[in-house]
Amino acid sequence: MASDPRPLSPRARAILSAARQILEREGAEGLTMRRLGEAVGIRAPSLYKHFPDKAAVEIALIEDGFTEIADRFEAALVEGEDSLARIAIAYRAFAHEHPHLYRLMTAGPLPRERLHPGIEARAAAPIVQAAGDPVLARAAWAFAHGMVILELDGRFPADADLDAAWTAGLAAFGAAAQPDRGDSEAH
Amino acid sequence: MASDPRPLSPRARAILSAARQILEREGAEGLTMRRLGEAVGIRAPSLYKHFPDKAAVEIALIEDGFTEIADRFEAALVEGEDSLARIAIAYRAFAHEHPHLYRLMTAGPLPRERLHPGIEARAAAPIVQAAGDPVLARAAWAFAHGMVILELDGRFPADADLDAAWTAGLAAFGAAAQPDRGDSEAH
DNA sequence: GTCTATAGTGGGATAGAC
DNA sequence: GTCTATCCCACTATAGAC
Repeated sequence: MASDPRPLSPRARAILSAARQILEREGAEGLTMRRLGEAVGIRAPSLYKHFPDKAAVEIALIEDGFTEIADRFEAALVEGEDSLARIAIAYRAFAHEHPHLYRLMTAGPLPRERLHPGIEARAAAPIVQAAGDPVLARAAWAFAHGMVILELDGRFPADADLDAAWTAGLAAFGAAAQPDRGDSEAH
Repeated sequence: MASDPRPLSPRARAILSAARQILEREGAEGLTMRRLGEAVGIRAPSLYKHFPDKAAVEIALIEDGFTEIADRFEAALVEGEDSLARIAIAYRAFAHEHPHLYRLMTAGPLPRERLHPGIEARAAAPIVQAAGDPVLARAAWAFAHGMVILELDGRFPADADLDAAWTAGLAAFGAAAQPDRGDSEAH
């Protein structure tokens, strides 16, 4: 069920691993080709033997992120268990555990033409299934993303009860959700 | 009711006006001190006679944006007229009319220590009043921001019916909202 | 309040030797 | 696959003359 690891040389994997560490620790601005080379023990120009450009490194990180979050969503999808709320909890947890990766995954346009096909769709599918309707799924996603990004950016008042805001939003969407039973064909 | 214009020299106002044009046309990355000087007809270093640093220019733009959106929110707040939906429509319209300004206003942490006091609160107040509850207001804001930013970034599928997603979300929140009648003291 | 000159920093990426 | 050397770019900001 988990997607197959992309065919990368061991060296490329090591570079990605170092890139992930830099990203998680310092954020996207900290991830430069010079810093990355230093972390992996080679000079920056040598990185270009393994990745065509910096965007390729970032895209690989994004793809790993989508795969990881899709795994969590699929685990949260339990028959008759208010899956939408369970997915929202998983969503929030992922974002808080990997804030800089989450930002990289969601900030600005997705370079879809360079992503492997299906990776994005796999992460989206459980949300649609839990909501029972693509339209409601989009609204719920917007709510979750808005909450997460405003939380991460410190936009809410310092004394705001964010658990309560999540609960209020999930109650509103949960009342509208009619989860797909899985016994009908997707269209 | 509209807040008083900050006391700025005419030159500073002209610089801000040029900065706003550059921002709206090219986005935040396009707004550099060189470009700004060029647009206003002076060299970049001369700008520092009018603003202490680049952040001061951006902050002034952000404050103008908050004032403008607060004006719209206050106009949307009509007794017994589903104000929450009216505010959401105003919110979405502002963001679509000024996408780069909206991004500047909402991307990353707010430099609150450099904002004039009350500017942010004035924009937030109508949302709280329309929702009737700060907790629900925060959830509704997160939904609106999430919708807007995902829309602006082209994150939804190309064929997604976003009007429908807005309607679905607003219906969910509208059902929960109990607008403040204004006849009780704020606490 | 404007200018010129420039410091200081950092970035992505390429060429060509080994 | 790694290196050195380097290009070229762009930015914010300051110093000091006028």
